[in-house]
Amino acid sequence: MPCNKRRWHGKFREYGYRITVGRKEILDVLTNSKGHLSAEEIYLKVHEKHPSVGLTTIYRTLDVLVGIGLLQKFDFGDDRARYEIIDSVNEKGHHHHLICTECKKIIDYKDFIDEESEMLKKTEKFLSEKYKFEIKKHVMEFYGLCSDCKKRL
Amino acid sequence: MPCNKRRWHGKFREYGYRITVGRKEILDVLTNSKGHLSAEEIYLKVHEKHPSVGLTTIYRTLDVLVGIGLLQKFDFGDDRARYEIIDSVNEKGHHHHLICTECKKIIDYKDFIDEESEMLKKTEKFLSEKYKFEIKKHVMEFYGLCSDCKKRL
DNA sequence: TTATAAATGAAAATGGTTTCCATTATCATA
DNA sequence: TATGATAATGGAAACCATTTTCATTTATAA
Repeated sequence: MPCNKRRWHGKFREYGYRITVGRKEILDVLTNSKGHLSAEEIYLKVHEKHPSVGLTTIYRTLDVLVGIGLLQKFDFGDDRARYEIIDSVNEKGHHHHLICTECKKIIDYKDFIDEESEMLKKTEKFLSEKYKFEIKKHVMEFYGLCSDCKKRL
Repeated sequence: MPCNKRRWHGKFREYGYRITVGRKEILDVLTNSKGHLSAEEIYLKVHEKHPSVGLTTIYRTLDVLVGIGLLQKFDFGDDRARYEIIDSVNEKGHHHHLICTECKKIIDYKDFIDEESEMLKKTEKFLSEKYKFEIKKHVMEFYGLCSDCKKRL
């Protein structure tokens, strides 16, 4: 995805960050592996190609990426942060999550998103007016048992 | 609230837990202080009356309370768990949160809850059917800047 | 090519939470 | 009410994801 690459290249420059081998590889890993990776998982993947990149750099780069809006940080209650590339500038990539509390599996869904988005938009408008709150993001997650774990238990 | 007290007393027995001085005091603190307390905040309050109760017991008791459904555990992104009593058996006490990312203030709201609930119910039904997922709970939170922090920055 | 400031890795520190273990307290039963 | 099985406890140590420190390396503008 040379297009994506150009995007973050630009963003990096825009914010005065330098482009380094480690950062390039981290972005590569993030764009090429779908899912919700933890810092350590990212570290291990990066490590395969570039064993010199340390875990500290992973954490620092992830912070930078979150800061410039290329990455989203999640907490699914398993005691470690999880990260997900923000696909595109538009809203197409936006989705919510179903999280299995047993096996920690995470399902992305956008099926119902239109009606949800509308509801969320209304709610956000209402809340920001009532509480003079500037809403920057929302978190909407469903926790429960996935089909496998339901059977298994 | 002798009524609440009877409720958790019963729950405790039901699950085979013993009633101890520490646990009583922790429940007291939780019911008497509104808010979203962290384990340490609870510890400090408990400590005022019962200095013998240790932080370990706080953590253990909070786990128990969450386990038997008297308490809800939250993560608002400030690196410590926060706890909130589940008011009543009915849905009256259910609410969502607005969280200020600057000063960490948390606002409970239920204003828009009817339409939201309806939407959530529909979404949950849809998702549980499509993904064969048994949804146990949802998290819906809005992050942003409260009125004070908006001014201040 | 060079100067300079940013970025890095390794190791140590941090801090919320959990575990360990010897001691104490609860409560069903006698 | 006394007793004993066993649950609960406190304090210290362990845990572990993340952050900080600091001396060294690297990117990049000039």
